[in-house]
Amino acid sequence: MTKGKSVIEEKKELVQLLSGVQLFKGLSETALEDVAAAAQTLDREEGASFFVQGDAATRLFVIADGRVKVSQVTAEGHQIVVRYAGGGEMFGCVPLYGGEEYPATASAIVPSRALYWSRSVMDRLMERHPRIAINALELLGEELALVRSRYQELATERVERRVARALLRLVGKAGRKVEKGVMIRFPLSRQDLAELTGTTLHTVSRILSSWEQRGLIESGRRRIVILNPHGLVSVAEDLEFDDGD
Amino acid sequence: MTKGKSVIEEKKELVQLLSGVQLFKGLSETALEDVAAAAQTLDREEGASFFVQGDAATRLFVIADGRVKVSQVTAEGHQIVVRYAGGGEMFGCVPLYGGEEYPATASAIVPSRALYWSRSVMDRLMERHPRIAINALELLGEELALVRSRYQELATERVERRVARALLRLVGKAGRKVEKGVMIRFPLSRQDLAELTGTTLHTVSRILSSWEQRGLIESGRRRIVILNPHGLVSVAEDLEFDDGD
DNA sequence: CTGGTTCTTTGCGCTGGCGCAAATACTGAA
DNA sequence: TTCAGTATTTGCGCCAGCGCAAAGAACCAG
Repeated sequence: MTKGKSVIEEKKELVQLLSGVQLFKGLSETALEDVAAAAQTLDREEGASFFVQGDAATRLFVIADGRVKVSQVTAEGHQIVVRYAGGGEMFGCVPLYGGEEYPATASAIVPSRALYWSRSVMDRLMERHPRIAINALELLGEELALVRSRYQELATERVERRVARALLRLVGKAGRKVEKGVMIRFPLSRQDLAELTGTTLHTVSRILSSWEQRGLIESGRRRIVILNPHGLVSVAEDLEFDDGD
Repeated sequence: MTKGKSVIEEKKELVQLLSGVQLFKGLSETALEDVAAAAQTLDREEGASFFVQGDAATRLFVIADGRVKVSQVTAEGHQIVVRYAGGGEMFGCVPLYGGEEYPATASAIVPSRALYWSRSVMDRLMERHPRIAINALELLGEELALVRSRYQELATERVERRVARALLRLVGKAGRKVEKGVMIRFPLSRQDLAELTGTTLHTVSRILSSWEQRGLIESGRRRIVILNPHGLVSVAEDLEFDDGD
């Protein structure tokens, strides 16, 4: 791939990419080159996984391109989606702290490419560039705050609001403006949304149908377009229904 | 307090205490002394708080004595308990990563004493002893895993199992053996348990009553004794009910 | 175009657990 | 001991959302 480009050009591009990654923010050019030199890449087709729950946690990944779903299955076989991650985000961060195994499965939901560093390499990099460790701490902190707020939602809020919030979050991270509204840029089934919000696909389907009737969204097979974000926010915030504009 | 002891003896004791704290594990004697020298203490009566949700996040705490409840309230006023922490555990760890405000309230549920370090002091300590940063990363990772598993429970399991698990976790962290079984070493109301497991005090009360009838526990006002831990595990694991021994 | 696969929709019945409300039971202070 | 305040228990009605089931609809491969 990137046929015709010199190795040097490729490295430049990689550094460019890494400079936009949270985990490496604030690093000097040379530090980034150091990180880039140690990076390896892995491509996955839609549906294929970068690692599965229970694998030895040996690598830390950063998404170069595409989108990844991180999910867990319980002992009883229930599945839940931990998060969706897109370009520049890291996943499989277990090696950053002591974990032995990945507690979740990471799979590509569109053809994706990820950069990765083995645990030992990452340890060495963090040692050489402590800033990475500090960034990692910060990212983990943010993640913790996010999970806590999702927990709080799950504990105290009705399904409809949870779905609305999840959708709004996804729009924020992966929304693309189209003529009629904003669409989620990756295939997302009712089942996915249910696993993300702790409910069933039936309930999600009913909710989306009702929103569609109210003109809030338009949806098809694994495809959702938000027509009236304002209205969806009303649902998420539990204001009385109001067409907005 | 510790009247009659010399300053040196007090420092010794403090170092002793800190050596058992996860955040400072693996530090040399001199490093611990460094940490101890920078520590300050704060005492709180039952019910009083170390900080409240929304306060500027300026301090990192470690419990020297007593027990602390960390809880959040939602915009709608629902309360949830994030965790209970006991001796040697840290709380208010927001300053470790970039957070501006505490996202939760930490209050003493029994008379408690905490050590604390201001954010700037902690930054300096981490700089001088990088091991602290690594430990912090590890602890945050564990916390993240714990919250995720609680999230998973909430998303996929029935109330009774969640309550059973919460109780077993508390026993592990704060169980004291008494003649009839194991008791939770701090006052815990039905309401508390409900907020910890994402349900209502009514439901918790009904569940505890049924367990009491089955001889699994014995409980009173803010007091719970597990008579048959094995049986409680069966409930948590959803095995068919079985008296065990 | 066809047949198979995967997603989605919808009806229907049921129930776990919430919410309200009222009756007790504890506990600590005076 | 009594009283006030706080915790707990329990009955009752209700409904959000689950689970099942079956019928569409969209997509893909050949």
